[in-house]
Amino acid sequence: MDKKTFSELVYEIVRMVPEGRATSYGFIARAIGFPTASRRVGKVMGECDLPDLPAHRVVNSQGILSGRDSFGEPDLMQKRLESEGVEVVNHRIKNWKSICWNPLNEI
DNA sequence: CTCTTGACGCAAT
DNA sequence: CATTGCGCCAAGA
Repeated sequence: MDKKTFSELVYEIVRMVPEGRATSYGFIARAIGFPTASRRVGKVMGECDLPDLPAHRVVNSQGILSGRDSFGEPDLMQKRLESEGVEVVNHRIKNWKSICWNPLNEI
């Protein structure tokens, strides 16, 4: 009965990301028990339409806004991040090393 | 079944 | 940081 779909597990982690922070597909994949499924995470995000899902806090391992193109508006993702206090330059999070949030460290 | 593609990751250069 | 090559897994043609 506790059979959650891959997508649900992904959403669960994404919703845990605090403001002013961001996490990567790889971190999420490991957090839900699929250490090598980073690619699937990305595919799920591309399909997600949930308005309450802070997808803008999900980037790749380098802190690059790889999904900015799927937000409908070109720089909506960057706008949202900057709105939370995250500095973004050229589709990349500045100081990513300090901004990245590791769910495995919090759970 | 094979081939391609995808909001990816990582090591080497 | 940019590029290249390889790995990984699922869905569609």
